[in-house]
Amino acid sequence: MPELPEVETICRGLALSAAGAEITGVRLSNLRLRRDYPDSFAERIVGKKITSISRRAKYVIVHLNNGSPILIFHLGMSGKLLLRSPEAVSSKHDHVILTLNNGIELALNDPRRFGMVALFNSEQEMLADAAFSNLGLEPFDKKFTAAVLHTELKKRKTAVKVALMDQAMVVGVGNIYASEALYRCRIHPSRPANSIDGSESEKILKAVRDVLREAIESGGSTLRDYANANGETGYFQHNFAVYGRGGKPCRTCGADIMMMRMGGRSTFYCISCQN
DNA sequence: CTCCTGTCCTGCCGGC
DNA sequence: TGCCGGCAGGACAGGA
Repeated sequence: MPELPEVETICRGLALSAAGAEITGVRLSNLRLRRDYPDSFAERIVGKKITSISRRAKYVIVHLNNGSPILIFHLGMSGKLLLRSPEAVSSKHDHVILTLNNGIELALNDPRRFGMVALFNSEQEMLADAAFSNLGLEPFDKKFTAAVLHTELKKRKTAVKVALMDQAMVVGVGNIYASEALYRCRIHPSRPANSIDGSESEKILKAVRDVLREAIESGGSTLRDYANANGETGYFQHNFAVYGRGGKPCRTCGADIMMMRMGGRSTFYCISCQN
């Protein structure tokens, strides 16, 4: 799925082209996503104006005009939010289509249907929902310091890579950027989280922020099917140091990049640089 | 509590 | 050519 850089890129696209528009129609597929569609979905949002777009973790948050519900999208593994002309042929996996009064449609397309759409009556209701109530800090939040990270890591016996992907600790880091960040600080992905010391925590913090920032600057990473709101692919996959490079030489030292499985997810690291 | 595994789904790729 | 197994960017439930 889209990790933080991809979701951020989508949000920026939506902010440019959808903010200010009014929702004039809603269409839903007959296939449910990870959650059921919100009750009275169309009635609650048709006629409302999109005031702004924000992001929390990997959720896209669509703010509607004052007093209206808050609209949330999550893209799961394969979801896309696409802005397009209403004349465009809707595809098989479009599940939510919003018609806007500025001549644009916004479609949530998601073949695997691990994504979701939700509607909350208030900020409080949203934050109380299970999807939001357990989320950790944003990686770029000033409150997310090396000391905080170190404290969190010390609580966990699990592998540091698994800890980085735990959205209760820090949000937005998924399977790709966890491997990439650990490569940058030369830490082996299976190191127990509670063995990471203070100075390593500083390195991890910097590496996580650097890799996410660079990926955002590149418009995210496209492996198979990620696209931004305008249907364009990202470029950061060309800068992967380890992800998807099993058996290839490390760009730093020339040693083999190894692939292992951790918690059912592919994990990549340099056999020499990271130990 | 934490941690680990399996599951939700479709599509695609490689091997036979 | 076709079939089948395995794998894919996430999140959650349920059991140990």
